[in-house]
Amino acid sequence: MAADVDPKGVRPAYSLPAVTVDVVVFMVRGRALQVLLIKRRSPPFQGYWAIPGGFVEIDESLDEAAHRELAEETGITGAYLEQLYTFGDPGRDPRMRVISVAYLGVIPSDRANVVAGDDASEAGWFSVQNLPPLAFDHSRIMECAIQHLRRKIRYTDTGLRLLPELFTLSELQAVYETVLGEEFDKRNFRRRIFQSNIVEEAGGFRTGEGRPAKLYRCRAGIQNEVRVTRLFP
Amino acid sequence: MAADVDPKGVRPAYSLPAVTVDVVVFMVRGRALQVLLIKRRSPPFQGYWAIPGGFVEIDESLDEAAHRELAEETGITGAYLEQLYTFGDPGRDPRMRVISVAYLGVIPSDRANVVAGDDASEAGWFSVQNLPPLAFDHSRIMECAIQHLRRKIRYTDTGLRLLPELFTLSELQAVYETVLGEEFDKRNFRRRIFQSNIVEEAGGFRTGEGRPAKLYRCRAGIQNEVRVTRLFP
DNA sequence: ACAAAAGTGTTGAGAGTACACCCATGC
DNA sequence: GCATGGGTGTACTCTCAACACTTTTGT
Repeated sequence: MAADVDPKGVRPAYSLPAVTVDVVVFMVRGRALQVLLIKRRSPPFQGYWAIPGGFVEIDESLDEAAHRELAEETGITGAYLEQLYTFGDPGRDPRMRVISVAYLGVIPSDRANVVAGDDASEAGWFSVQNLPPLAFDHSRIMECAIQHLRRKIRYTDTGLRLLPELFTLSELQAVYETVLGEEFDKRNFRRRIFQSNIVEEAGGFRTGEGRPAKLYRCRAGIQNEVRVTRLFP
Repeated sequence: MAADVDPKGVRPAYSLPAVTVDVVVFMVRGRALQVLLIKRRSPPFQGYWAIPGGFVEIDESLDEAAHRELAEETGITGAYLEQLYTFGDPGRDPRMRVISVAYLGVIPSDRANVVAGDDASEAGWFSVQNLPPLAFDHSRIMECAIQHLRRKIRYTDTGLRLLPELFTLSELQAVYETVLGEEFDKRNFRRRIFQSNIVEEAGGFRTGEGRPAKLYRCRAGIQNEVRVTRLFP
C-alpha cells in the first residue's frame, strides 16, 4: 500500500532508508560483452569499482533518476533502461540503510564513449569475463543483471538495441553469440530473425573485406515481447 | 551504486522518500481468480479498497517486510511471495513521496482465511473480473500483477502453489484455465504436465461424483523455471 | 442402469536442427 | 585470380494440436 503517516506524528528521519538507483549498462564490442563501471573516489570502498548510480531526488521518478545518474557519472545518454530488481537488505551499505532500485541498460557500441563525472574518478568498460572486485553487494547485482540480459535477449528484441541503427545480419549474429556465449548456424539464425519479423532491409550495403552485406534496421513498432513458447502456448 | 553520504552532511529528512511494500496475493476459488484487498480506515482514500502493505522497517529486509505486512493486515502467513516491480513516481501518494516495492503472491485456497488487522477495517477476497475502485495507483499495480501472474504460470510451477499439498489433475487444469481464461484439451494438458515432470503421484484418491481421481503432489526439488522455449532455444 | 467425472493414443502439421556450396567484392 | 565474408535450400526429427471413447464410481 502507499504510506500511512505514523499516527504519533511524522516518521522520524532516522527510521527512513535512503533510496538509490544502480544502473548496469551493457555493450558489445568486438567479441566481448562489456559493462560500465566507475571507480569510487570516497569511502567506503574508496578506489573500488562500482556500478554507476546514486540517490533518487525527491521530485524525480525512478526512471529519471536512473538516466540522470548514468549521465552524471559516465556521460552516457540515451541508453535503453529498464527496471531490474530492488535490493534492500539491511547491511548492504555499512553506513546506513540503503534500498537500491537496480536498472538494466543496453547501448550500441557507437554511443559508448564515457566521460567520468563528479562522483567518480574514472569510468570505464569491463569485459564481464574479467571483472574487478566490486564495491558493496554489486557483484550480486551484476550477476543478476547478466542473467537477466541473457534471458531477455532470447525472447525479446534486446539484441537490436545493442547495435547501431543500421547493421548487417552477421553483426546481429555476433551480438547474440557474444551475449549468450554460444554459436549459431548462419542459415538457421537468419531464418529465425526473418520469421520473427523484427528487422527490415534498410536498402544499403556495408562494404569491407569480401562480399558487401545488406544493411538492416529494426522494424518500426517492434514491442518488447518477440516471442515466448511456454508450458501452455 | 549504494549511497554516498552528501558531502555537506547527512541528507536532511525532508528529502528522503518513504519506502513501503505492497503485496498482491492471488488465490483460485471455484472458477474465479481472486485477489486480497483491505479497506482503508484512514485518509486519504478512506473507505477505499487497497492492496495490503506498509512501511519497511529500518532493520528488516524487503521480503520480511512483505510477509510481515501481509500477516499484520490480513492474517495470511506462509504465502509464496516474490518481488514484482518498484513503483516510485512522485505524486502517487498525495501526502509525501512514497516508493513502493510491489510483491506478487499466491496461496492455496485452503489457507486463504483472512483476519482484518490494525490498519484495515476489513480484508477480503475479490474476483479480478470485478474489482472495486482502488486507492492510490493500486489499479496500475494490480494490472501489472495480473499480467505477471499470467505470464509466470505459463512457464513456471506457480500453478502448483495455488493448490493444496494434494490435488487432482482436473483441479490443476482448472487452476490454469481460471488464471489464463482459456480452456485446454485434457489429454494434451496431462501430457504436458507429465513431460515437465513437476508432479508425482501421492498414492491416494479423491472421491466424489463419478470415478475417483488420483491425487498428486508437487515433486520435491522443483525450482521455479520449468521451461521456456525462446527465440534461440 | 445411468449419470458423472477420470483416464487414455493416434495422426497430421509445423518448427527446430543439421548440414555444404556458390556469390560478390577488394586487392 | 584469389582471399574474404555474404548469402542460400533441403531432409530429418521432434513437438504441438486436434480429436472420442472406455473406465470407475455413487445413486
